[in-house]
Amino acid sequence: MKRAKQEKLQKRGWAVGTVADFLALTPEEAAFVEIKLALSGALRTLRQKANLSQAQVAKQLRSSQSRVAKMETGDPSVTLDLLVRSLLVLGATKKTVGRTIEAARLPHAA
Amino acid sequence: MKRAKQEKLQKRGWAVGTVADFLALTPEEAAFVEIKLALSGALRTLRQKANLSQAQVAKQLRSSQSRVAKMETGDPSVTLDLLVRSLLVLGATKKTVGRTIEAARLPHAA
DNA sequence: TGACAGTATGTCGGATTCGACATATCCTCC
DNA sequence: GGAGGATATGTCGAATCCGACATACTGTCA
Repeated sequence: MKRAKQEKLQKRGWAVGTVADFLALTPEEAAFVEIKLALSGALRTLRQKANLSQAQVAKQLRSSQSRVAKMETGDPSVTLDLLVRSLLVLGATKKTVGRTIEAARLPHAA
Repeated sequence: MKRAKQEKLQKRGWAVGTVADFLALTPEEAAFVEIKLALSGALRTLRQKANLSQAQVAKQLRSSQSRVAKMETGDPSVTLDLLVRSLLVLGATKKTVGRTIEAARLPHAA
């Protein structure tokens, strides 16, 4: 979570902890969310490294800007399938996808 | 692919190569299939190590024997989401899931 | 051989996710 | 302070996937 957004949520009265904390997830659910978020982040990083807009990668993926935004923000409506397929199309390898998942950690509270 | 099944397919007139060969997949699609199959295999291995039947793990997963069978055989109707969630519930870690994906290789022809 | 446990395959209704579009929000730059 | 590009959010109909059930296949043991 970006600091700016954190502050905004705090102002609105949200306690800010980990996603797992907030939603009372089981360990497996938490791990799954961590994986999704790690892949979301990887997707954004990959796109930004290539200096592309969401609209541009949407074209490569034969999808839409809004879905790319949802992928990058970890919207619940996006699946692991979509994330992994997208990463592969954008040039990621099985190896980097695997390593991203291995290293997945939930963003921790400040 | 098990040898017995391979022979059966050959008798019926199928050429036996890699899945990617057979289906004329793009490299990304091939990588995606490799990942799925690697996870399928991991799921089966995990179950067998625990000496459980598909029906028993289905219960743990709150799913059905038929879906577990489809997961393990890489049926097109099963998603990466389901595979990963299932592995996590059965005790796999992010680390092992990641490593499984890193190491994913398509089974090669004899 | 036949019974039985385990696994695979086909199908279905309901649930979820897809791409798409509209619209809102955010950021720079003038 | 508003124009314009980029990103985020809400919603929809169509496509896909899920659990479940039925049924077929496979192997093992008596």
